[in-house]
Amino acid sequence: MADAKERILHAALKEFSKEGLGGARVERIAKNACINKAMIFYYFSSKQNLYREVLYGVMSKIFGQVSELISQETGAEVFLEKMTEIYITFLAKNQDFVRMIALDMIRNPGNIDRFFKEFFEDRFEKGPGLLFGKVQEWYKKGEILESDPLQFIINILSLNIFVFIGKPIFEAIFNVKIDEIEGFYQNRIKSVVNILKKGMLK
Amino acid sequence: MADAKERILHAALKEFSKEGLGGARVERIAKNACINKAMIFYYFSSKQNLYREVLYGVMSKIFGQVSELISQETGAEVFLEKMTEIYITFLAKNQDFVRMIALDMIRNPGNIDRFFKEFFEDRFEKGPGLLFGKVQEWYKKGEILESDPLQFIINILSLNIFVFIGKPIFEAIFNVKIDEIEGFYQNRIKSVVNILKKGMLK
Amino acid sequence: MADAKERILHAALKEFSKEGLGGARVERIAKNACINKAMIFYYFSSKQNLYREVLYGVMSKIFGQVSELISQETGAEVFLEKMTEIYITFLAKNQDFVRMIALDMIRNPGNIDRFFKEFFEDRFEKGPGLLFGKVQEWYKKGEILESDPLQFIINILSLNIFVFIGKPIFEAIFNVKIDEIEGFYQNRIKSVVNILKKGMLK
Amino acid sequence: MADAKERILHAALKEFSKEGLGGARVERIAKNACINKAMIFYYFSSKQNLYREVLYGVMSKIFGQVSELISQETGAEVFLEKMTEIYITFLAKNQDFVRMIALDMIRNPGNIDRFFKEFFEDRFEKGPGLLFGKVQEWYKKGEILESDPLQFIINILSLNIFVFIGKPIFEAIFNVKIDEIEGFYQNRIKSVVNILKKGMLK
DNA sequence: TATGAATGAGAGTTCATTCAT
DNA sequence: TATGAATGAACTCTCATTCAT
Repeated sequence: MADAKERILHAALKEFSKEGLGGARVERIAKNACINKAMIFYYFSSKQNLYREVLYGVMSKIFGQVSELISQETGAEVFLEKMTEIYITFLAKNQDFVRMIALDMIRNPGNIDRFFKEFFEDRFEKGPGLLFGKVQEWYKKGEILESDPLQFIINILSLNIFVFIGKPIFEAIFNVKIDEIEGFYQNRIKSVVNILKKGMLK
Repeated sequence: MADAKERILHAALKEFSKEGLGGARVERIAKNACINKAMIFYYFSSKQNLYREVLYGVMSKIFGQVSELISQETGAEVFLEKMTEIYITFLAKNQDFVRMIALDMIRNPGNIDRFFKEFFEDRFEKGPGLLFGKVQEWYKKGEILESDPLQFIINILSLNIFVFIGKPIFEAIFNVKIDEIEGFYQNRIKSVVNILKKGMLK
Repeated sequence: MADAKERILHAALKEFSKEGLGGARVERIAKNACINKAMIFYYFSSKQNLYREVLYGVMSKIFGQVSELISQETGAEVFLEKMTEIYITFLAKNQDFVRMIALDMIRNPGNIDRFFKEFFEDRFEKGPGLLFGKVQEWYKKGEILESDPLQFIINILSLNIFVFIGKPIFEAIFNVKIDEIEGFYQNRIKSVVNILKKGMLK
Repeated sequence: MADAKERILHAALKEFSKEGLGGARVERIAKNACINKAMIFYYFSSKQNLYREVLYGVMSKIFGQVSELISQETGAEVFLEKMTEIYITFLAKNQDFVRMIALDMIRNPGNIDRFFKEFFEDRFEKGPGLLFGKVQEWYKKGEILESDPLQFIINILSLNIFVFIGKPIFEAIFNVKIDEIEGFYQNRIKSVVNILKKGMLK
């Protein structure tokens, strides 16, 4: 069994990613972490702060992924392929991450921005800035059709992420359990790569 | 000024779509509706129930839109165009709806299914079922590339909906305020229609 | 259908005699009286006051009975017989009265005294005082064994009244429904008269 | 000073036996128990439940008394003597018990029955059943006059219990404070034993 | 580190009462 | 008289947080 702090963080992620900050209960987190409630305050001093630590951990892991990818020198096609493959695979295994961030975006839209500023600090051009530049370059080179980098990125992220949030809708419409469909996420990757390439590359 | 019940529903949507059921405060709803807190219980008997009524109202409006569209006899191309146009326009004006449902899907994934069963009752084949059939038909006729109706629908909905949820991410990356960008949603519609047609039609 | 005020009093007795002043709900009284809640305040100005009116009505009816009996010139034996007959018959038909007063005695032991003072005013010697005197007289004449008028009265009232309060105990012990036992209260009268005469007369 | 849980139970008995469930105030109980209001919920989870625990405690103590007495092999005479002595002495010291049960019988007549079923479980014949049998036996043996065990028991309990409920009436009639009368309950025992023996034994 | 008990600030809910019509 | 809507105070209950050990 992992050490106490680790167990708390794990239980907290489960709780926050389902209930949000307001709906989460310290008591429940403690119980699921098999620990006395007071220990949570001993380690993290407040619920707020525990939330922050969980959130930042999740964001670091999620945005760290892209960060790395962006820094590689690749063409648009390879980027789309890799991006989709990496993301969907990663998020499928960490669906709590998506929910945690989705909830936080709704409750506190400014958090992401704040996180970006802290996370990339003065090396903004190594993250978002770099991406922005690349997309423009690809367009100039004639690799991609979409002239607007903003729409370009929205398209990619939408196709990569929304499936994890909208699952209940799809499951209701098609009367299936998505995570029980054999090879679903492999198919998802194919479908997304396909539409992205056909739809956005020249 | 609208009557009290209406004002409550309006304020409640604002509150729930930002805070979720657990985080919402009855007091705040009352204040924003300019009524006495007790009136909320007079009309809706509990916070839970108020939530339910708001949620079902929102779902009816959102899913009612498609419901109508699906029942029209159109080819795949027109469907993609209309669907995108209608949805993005509608959701841009009712962004609280998206947030409300997104929050609810995370907290209570079973709700959507329950709603569908109540909403479409025994006329399931006029809603989801009909859609499912149409997609298959389009594929058989060779109108579309994507053979899997599930992926087909996920692609459409992702591109239509996620922009409203992921806004903070895009705003952080590009350092813009999306709702202040002149003609943004018109561009979004164009971009989505474009990628959908190029990426999924034959 | 009786007029509104009457209906309210009737419904209030039912409510108060089951729930007491604190537990009674104005709303419920109104509903059972088939009347708008506000009318109760129109007629009785407050819940407290309605309670008072009901209580005093009940007490007048109950204590009025004895009052009359006492003023008759009878020996001890006839007194015991009449008293028991009158009381048990009357209370069996008005069991709410007993409950109402029992609840009130527990909640507010001083009420009875206050009522007595108002009810008998300066003619105390026509009520309690008279009774007291008679018992002493009977004892002097050698009609009764019990020398203490207090115990004498407690015995009588206990045997006449408690059956209506303790019903649930008896029903649980004997697994019966007392009010459904054919001729129960007639038997009760016989049993009480018997024990009183054998036990307290010379 | 007793521990918190004990103090709560004690204060709760005081409160409930005066106000009933509906009229009782958690705040008052807390204050009288010298603890924080929240502790009541910490230990008992709800006012309802606290009430239940108090009630069942009281019932156990009250009915436990008889339970023991009944199981002893005695004739009718000794039974009447012991019963009266034990009960009046016990109840005089625990007048809250009587009030608590009296209030509950009025509010919720079914509780006693439920309690009996739980308390005596499958050993019903060791409690009520046993008593019933004994009374019948005494009658057959010619020890008692009253042929109906139901009336027999009602007579005993009425004379033993009602004095504690009807106190305000007696105090009003005789203008005394019963608990301040020197030796009152000893006299009461004598009076009751006397009337029971003369009135019901052969 | 770890725990059970304790606290205080509110949260949702109820309810007697009043108001406008 | 009669009604539905409105109000404010009070009530039960919850929860993050702290304390004593």
